[in-house]
Amino acid sequence: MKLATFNINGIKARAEVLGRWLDESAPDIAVLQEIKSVDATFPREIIESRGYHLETHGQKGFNGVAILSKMPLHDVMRGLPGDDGDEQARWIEATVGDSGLRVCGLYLPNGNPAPGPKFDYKLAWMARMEARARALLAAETPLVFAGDYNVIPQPADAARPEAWVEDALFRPESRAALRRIEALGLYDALRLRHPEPGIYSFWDYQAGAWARNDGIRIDHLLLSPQAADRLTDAWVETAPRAWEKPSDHTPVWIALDL
DNA sequence: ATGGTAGGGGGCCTA
Repeated sequence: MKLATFNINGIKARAEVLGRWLDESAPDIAVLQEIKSVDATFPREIIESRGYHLETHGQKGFNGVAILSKMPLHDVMRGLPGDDGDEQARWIEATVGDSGLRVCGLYLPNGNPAPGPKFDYKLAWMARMEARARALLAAETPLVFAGDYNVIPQPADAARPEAWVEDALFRPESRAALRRIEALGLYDALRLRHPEPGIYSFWDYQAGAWARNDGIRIDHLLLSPQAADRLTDAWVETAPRAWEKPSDHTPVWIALDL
């Protein structure tokens, strides 16, 4: 079973890319971020016409996440617990078919500029995610936390780490918060399979970042022990970043023996 | 140091 995370940067602008990607790469499950659409106007036919079940959690203009799956999705939860006043659509969970696999799709706040209120929101959001992960892990079941984390874990995850030292994606507070989440007992799937540096999932549209391979790795799949035991492969699919009218992110994948 | 690009939505804001 293949599962991918893909920040598509706008579902409407990316209809062609998304359709091509579903046809060619055929994920069994995918989580999408930055759909930038309310649920009522989400172009569901792109996904449903290809035989997928679909659950969305959108908002107007910004953010927004979705889960699609060839198997039915149930027990869907929208929104990250811990702050009833938070109106940003950045979290969705569902259980897949009768596999028992719980998939959490997340779009972690960017947090720039740092310091500032947006950075405070990022760190508070990460504390809420830690609490949610702790609660889910207590059941000792297969869990996947997949999405755009907006955190560069290590210097090896950036082509030019020195350019990011003041950035919310690489500041010590952000990296420490990610380490706290992992320290609950989660595994970075890509790093279980690929310890080597130079693997990226995002290249800025600006300044020819893709052409110069000036990338960062910020799209991650964290696995519970019960999911990590089933991991057979993990990889980044770079090809869609070179397609016409691409997202600035590219898909990151895992294969699970489920 | 700045501005470089992109999406959504019809104003700048977010990234």
